[in-house]
Amino acid sequence: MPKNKYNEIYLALRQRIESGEYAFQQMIPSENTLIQQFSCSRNTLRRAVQALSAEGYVQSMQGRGVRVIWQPQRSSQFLLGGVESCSQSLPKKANPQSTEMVFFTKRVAASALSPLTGMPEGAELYYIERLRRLNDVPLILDHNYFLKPVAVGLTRELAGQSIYAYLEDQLGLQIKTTRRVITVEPVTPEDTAYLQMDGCNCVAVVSSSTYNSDGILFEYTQSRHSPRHFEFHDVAQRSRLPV
Amino acid sequence: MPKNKYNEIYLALRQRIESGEYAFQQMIPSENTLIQQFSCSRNTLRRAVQALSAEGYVQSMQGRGVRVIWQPQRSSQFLLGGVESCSQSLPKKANPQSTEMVFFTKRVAASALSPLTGMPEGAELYYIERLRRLNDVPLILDHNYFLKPVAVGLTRELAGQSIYAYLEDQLGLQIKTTRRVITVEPVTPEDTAYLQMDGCNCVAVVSSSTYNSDGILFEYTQSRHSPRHFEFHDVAQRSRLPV
DNA sequence: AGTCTTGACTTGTTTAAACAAGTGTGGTAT
DNA sequence: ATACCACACTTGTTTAAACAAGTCAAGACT
Repeated sequence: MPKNKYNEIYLALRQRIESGEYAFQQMIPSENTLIQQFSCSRNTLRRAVQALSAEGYVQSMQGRGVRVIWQPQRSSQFLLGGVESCSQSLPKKANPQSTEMVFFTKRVAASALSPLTGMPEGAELYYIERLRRLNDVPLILDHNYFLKPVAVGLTRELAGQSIYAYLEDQLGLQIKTTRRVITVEPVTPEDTAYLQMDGCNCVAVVSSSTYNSDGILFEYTQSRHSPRHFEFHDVAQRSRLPV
Repeated sequence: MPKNKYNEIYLALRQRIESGEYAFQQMIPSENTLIQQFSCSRNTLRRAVQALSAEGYVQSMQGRGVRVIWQPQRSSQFLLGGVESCSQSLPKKANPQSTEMVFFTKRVAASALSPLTGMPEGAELYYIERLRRLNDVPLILDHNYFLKPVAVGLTRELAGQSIYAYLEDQLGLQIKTTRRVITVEPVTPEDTAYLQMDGCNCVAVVSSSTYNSDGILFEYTQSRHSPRHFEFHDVAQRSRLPV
């Protein structure tokens, strides 16, 4: 059923790491061994291993092998109820969560809005505000701007569910690249009204611009997070030498 | 001088995008065209393009081509003096900045410290606290833990300069993977004493774990950022299908 | 006019092979 | 014993080729 061989191998190896079969600091089998196991070419295997490496599961060492550097449940100290509001991957469905619609309207990308969202001036937009709860705790206030011609037929009712489910499953829209900027900003009266602030006067803000498979910027979202429950994960590789 | 062909091609293409030769939303030349230009194989070219794609410069579309989705100076609104304290790449040297040593000592990773840093219990560490200024504004309070056996010979004086310059240039240490978690935390009295808080009672915290080329976790750093000057960039690709 | 097919073009996946370069071991010569 | 070297093994880079799959336009057909 799965399409790509390298993706299958990637998932199989990742599973072995997460299950502990390949333990932290241990070496995984050599390329030649794995090539025989998976009956694939060296290139295909290396592609799978590179994906693991890019996500911080392993680290390869020329002449020596590939070492596992992933370990289960780090940073349990900060996790409150397993939030993981935004991981380094694109948004995925989570836990006992609910969404409340706050606002739904149509706008035009004005001159003031255009540089913020990066959308062309005068473009027609859907503007949506939603409050996201986890375990009944109001944690995230989302401000979404969707390009109307791309997100055609989006209604208040549909937006009350998962917007992405509609865009991907119904419209067949493919999401490819998301660019995000994380900042910390002072609370607004609206933040205070909706979010559980725990005495903080700042929110964590994730501003993300998303491109579809046509290379068109079709969404700009500002997610304002309750600070005490915000956590963002990231892995960086030094793959290339600096300029 | 540069080692890798794919890295050279990557840099050349990136330069063309940043200079505007390949403009936003434009298609870059096809693989065949670029293969002739760079006298390389298709694989090598594709590797360079994939690096560009992973960093949000381009987006490829099967059957159609590769489109530029990078545009100059986004989010100038938030940038105050071009901070870019942490980009998605590993730390690079920046602007008119200075570092002040606050604290330098040796510690042992106690039972309380070990789970925080992820270092083995009982390991000998250097503990360093430093204040980083940009344009004389105190913006970042760094708490560094270095594994002593790896960062041998680190002194208070060396740490006053760039620690990474010492580790990489003097010790020949190679940094490969950094895992980061971003959170927002209430200020401590120490934060207030050192950082310009602009009336906020929270700081942005970047907790990073760094592995050297042996796959050893040799550094744990908690950087506490003045909230109004914090900005973190990230690009995510939907390369593989979800499980 | 409108629809369909063909073919040239694009990027995506997989295999194969060769060489380069780093690591470690074991044997040999000193 | 020590130093050195050769060899087997590892990952890293580059080329080549074939096929799959998506796109688009020109031309043929209705």
